[in-house]
Amino acid sequence: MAGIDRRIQKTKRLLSESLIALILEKGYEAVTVQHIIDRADVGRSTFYTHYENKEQLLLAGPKNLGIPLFPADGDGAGSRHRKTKAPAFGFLPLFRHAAENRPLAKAMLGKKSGELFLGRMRHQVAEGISDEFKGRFSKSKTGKLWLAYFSDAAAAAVMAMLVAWCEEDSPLSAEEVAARCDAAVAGFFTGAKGA
Amino acid sequence: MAGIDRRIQKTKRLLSESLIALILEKGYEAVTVQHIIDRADVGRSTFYTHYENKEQLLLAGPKNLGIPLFPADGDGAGSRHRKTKAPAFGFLPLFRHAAENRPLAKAMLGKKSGELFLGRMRHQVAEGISDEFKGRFSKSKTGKLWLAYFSDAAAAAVMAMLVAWCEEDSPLSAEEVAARCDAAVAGFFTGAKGA
DNA sequence: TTCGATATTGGACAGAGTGTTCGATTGAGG
DNA sequence: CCTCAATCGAACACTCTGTCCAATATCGAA
Repeated sequence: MAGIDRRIQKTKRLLSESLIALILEKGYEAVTVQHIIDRADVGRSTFYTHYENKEQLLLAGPKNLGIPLFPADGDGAGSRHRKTKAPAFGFLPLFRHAAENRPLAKAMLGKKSGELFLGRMRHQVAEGISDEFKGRFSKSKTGKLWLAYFSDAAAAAVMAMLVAWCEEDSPLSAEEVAARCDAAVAGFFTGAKGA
Repeated sequence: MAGIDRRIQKTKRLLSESLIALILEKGYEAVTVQHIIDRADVGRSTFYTHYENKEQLLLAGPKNLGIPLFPADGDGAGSRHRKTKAPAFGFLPLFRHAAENRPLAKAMLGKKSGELFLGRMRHQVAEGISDEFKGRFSKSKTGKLWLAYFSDAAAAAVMAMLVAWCEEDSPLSAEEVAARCDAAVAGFFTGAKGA
């Protein structure tokens, strides 16, 4: 049952592996469907029975490889669903998770990656941040607007941090970077106080 | 003298205008050289005598239209060359400048824009921020690394703010947003203190 | 105004990629 | 072992790219 046809699994895995390899080589934008199927040695029609384009394949990538987008919701929560409002903030799981999946993370988040995945992820991070800080903003129209602006901006900052850190094997540990990141985001909202 | 051949000026202006119109219509990624020359009613070969591709045209855009990337360096400086280290920070000229050139700003910075221009601009903003805060970081290897991380992240936050604000006609004034932006970036670095 | 320089035209070109179709083949799973 | 779905692979029309060239127009300077 739980078993989808092994042929499908194999095809999808091959395609995703090829894609991340190609991203690392030539950058996401430069990769074509042609390149992907050539490297995966998969028929053109086969590709199109599973995906409409390379964007969809990219987004399906982590799932195909059995790697979740965010760390498991149980072990500390990736920047969301935290009940404590301690100054410590909780990006550590995110950085740890990236560190544990270097190759994938580098392809999806590194300088050779595309905006599509980055944008999606950023949006999710922004949601988490918004949840965390919504208490500091009024429920008025402009209050919500400010919250959206700041969540977006803070998420962009975190993603920039993550991208820079993923890129080369940074001498800084996940713990260090995540801690600074937490503090900086807290400061970001503190500076914005009074909305 | 100062006059470059008027034919060239006209062609370049037509091309840039067509490009920004098309970006607004279908988004930067979806625009092709074909679309641009069709709308500008310019020969294919003419396009390629001036630009290698649409990316180059995009980057040349502001110059072709006689609109500087940043506000004039004299009247307050767009987030760079500030001597004071007051908490007030100076993104106001940037936001004002964007407001004064809405159509162009919307095309280049809005949600339909591409990463190319955004990335360039962000890099310049990051440089300005780096100059402003380099005093707070040690001159060691890791000090410089942290400075780079934080400048990049802060610039990303500012750009996100700018993009969100440019997108729709925000009910918030340039003054308000810029002030919050200044404060938030200051807080961002304060939170990161001790590097 | 005239004239040489040069920008533009328009068409054609090969090359690459896209997305779709279809019959033939393969192999997974009951 | 047999059925059915997945894959192949080859072809298709289409769009876009980047380059070339001879013919035409327009500019700027004398």
